Parts: sequence; structure tokens; C-alpha cells
Amino acid sequence: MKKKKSELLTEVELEFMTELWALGEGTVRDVLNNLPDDRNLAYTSGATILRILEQKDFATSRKEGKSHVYRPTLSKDTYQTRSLKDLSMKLFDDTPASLVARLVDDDELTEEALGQIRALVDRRLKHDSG
Amino acid sequence: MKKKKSELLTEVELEFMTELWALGEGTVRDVLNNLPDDRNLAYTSGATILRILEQKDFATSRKEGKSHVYRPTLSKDTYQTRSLKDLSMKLFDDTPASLVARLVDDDELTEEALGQIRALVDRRLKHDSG
DNA sequence: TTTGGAAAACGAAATGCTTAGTATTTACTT
DNA sequence: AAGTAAATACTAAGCATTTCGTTTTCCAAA
Repeated sequence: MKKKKSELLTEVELEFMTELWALGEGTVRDVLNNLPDDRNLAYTSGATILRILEQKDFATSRKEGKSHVYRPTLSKDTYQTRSLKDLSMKLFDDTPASLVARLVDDDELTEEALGQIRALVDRRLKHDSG
Repeated sequence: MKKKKSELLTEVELEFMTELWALGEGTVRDVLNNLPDDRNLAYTSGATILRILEQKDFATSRKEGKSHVYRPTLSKDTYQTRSLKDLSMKLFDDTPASLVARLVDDDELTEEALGQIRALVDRRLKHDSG
């Protein structure tokens, strides 16, 4: 029986995937150019990270000219859902409501954000029940 | 200017902190006894992990008889808030509402959980404004 | 007071992440 | 067709995490 790999991205992988999601697709150079200015990575480091993302099936690449163009195989939405599920499981007894409870208890949360959240929940409840 | 360490627990550290939060406090033996049955760790591994947690200031220990008794220095609530903030920042543009949006879009979420979530948000809104 | 058993301290092996250097390939230009 | 600039493949070093073996310390019982 094999231990199920957690299927979550590491810190740097997430950083690169975030760029790919924003760009839609891109070469090593594209991704590096879109990182924050204070992020100074060698070209080869970026290439390694994208190659690893492809190995782990988070991205695919096609050859275009002399470059590889990388594209996510996983939507950001899907990955967000996966991450939330993981956090909920590990830290909130697998109970999403308690996760939201902690979130709305945060004093730094603005009234506006709270209102948005309620609107979202209401809309979803209406959709479900008619 | 020093890069701020992320202050998050690793996988195994979280596993042990979860036991400490549940127990209130405990020795190496106590924590090991409370792990799932299929989790077979050597005593020394448990000791190492708790020592690391103390080094990283997630726990303190006092001597009691010949053992160390470990106790969290951080409440689970606080750590939950910290984790949510981290996730929100890295994956949801620092917008908690979009995190909740993703959560309530999850098809596997039950009607009941949705109701609970709305009740939580409503209560918080009332408290603030009235 | 010696000694046997339990716990702690130390440290090291194994693995995976992050970063980047070197060598090789590719394709455009002349 | 050869030279060159850019991209890739390969590889490895440095570090953190996870795990545990060995040595040391401590207490308690004989």
C-alpha cells in the first residue's frame, strides 16, 4: 500500500504556477519576467522549477521555436479547492464551517469583506434550493 | 532587511502540535500514545520533533520527574488564523471573500454546512453594527 | 551506593526542496 | 555551412525535514 502523496505545491512551485495561471501560458523567460523585481533567480533555476512542475503533472509544455511554452494542467480554481480541503482536514477537523468561523472572527476582516461573504453564501443557498 | 520566516509548521510538526492542543500538555510518551495506531514512530523520533517545536517556540517544556512535559505556546485558534492568512495571501490575492467563494462553490459542501456558515457570518455582522 | 531501566541529548543518514553552474542543443544570421 | 546567442538537459551543492541509533543522564529500587 503506497502512501498517498499530498499533491500540494511547494512554495516556489506555487509562485511559478501563480504566474502561469496569470499568463495562461509562457516560457521560462516569460515567467521570470513576471516575478517581482526583488526576486532574482538565475534563468536555469526557473527552467528547473518548470521542468519539475511538468514532472509532477502540474504543467505541460510544447516546443515553439527554440523554447518550451509551459501551460498549467490544473486550473487555479481546482487548486484552490484542493488547498482548502487540505487545510480544513489538517487543522479544522474536516469541518468547513469551523474554518469560516475562524475567518470571520478575525478582527482585521473588514465589514465590506463580511458583506461580500454573506452575499456569496446567500447566492449559493438560493441556487441550491430553488 | 531580513526575510520574514513563514512561521508555519511542517507536516509532522503540525501532527504533534495537534496532539498537544488536544491534550493541553504532555510528555513524548503521551503524544506518541495519542497518535493513530498505524503511525509507528520510534520514541526518539517523537523526542526530536518536540525538541524542534520548542526550538521554534511553538512549545515550552518543564521538567517533571525524569520527563519533560511539553505545552503549546500558541493556541490552536491563533495558528488557524495565521494559516488562513497565509493561504489567503498566497492563493487568494489576499481577499478572504474569494477564499469563501471557492469554499462555498465546492459541490461536496453540504446544505447544512452552508447554513452554519451563513449563521456565523450573520452573527458577526449583527455584533459589529448593532 | 550501586545498578537497571526510562528518558534526554546528540548526531547522523535519507530524502526532498531550492538554487544554480556547466555542457549540450537549437535555430537564426551572415 | 559556421558562428553565435539563447534555451535546454544534466548535475550537484546547500539546506531543511523526517527519522532513528548511540551515548549520556537521571531516578528509583535493591
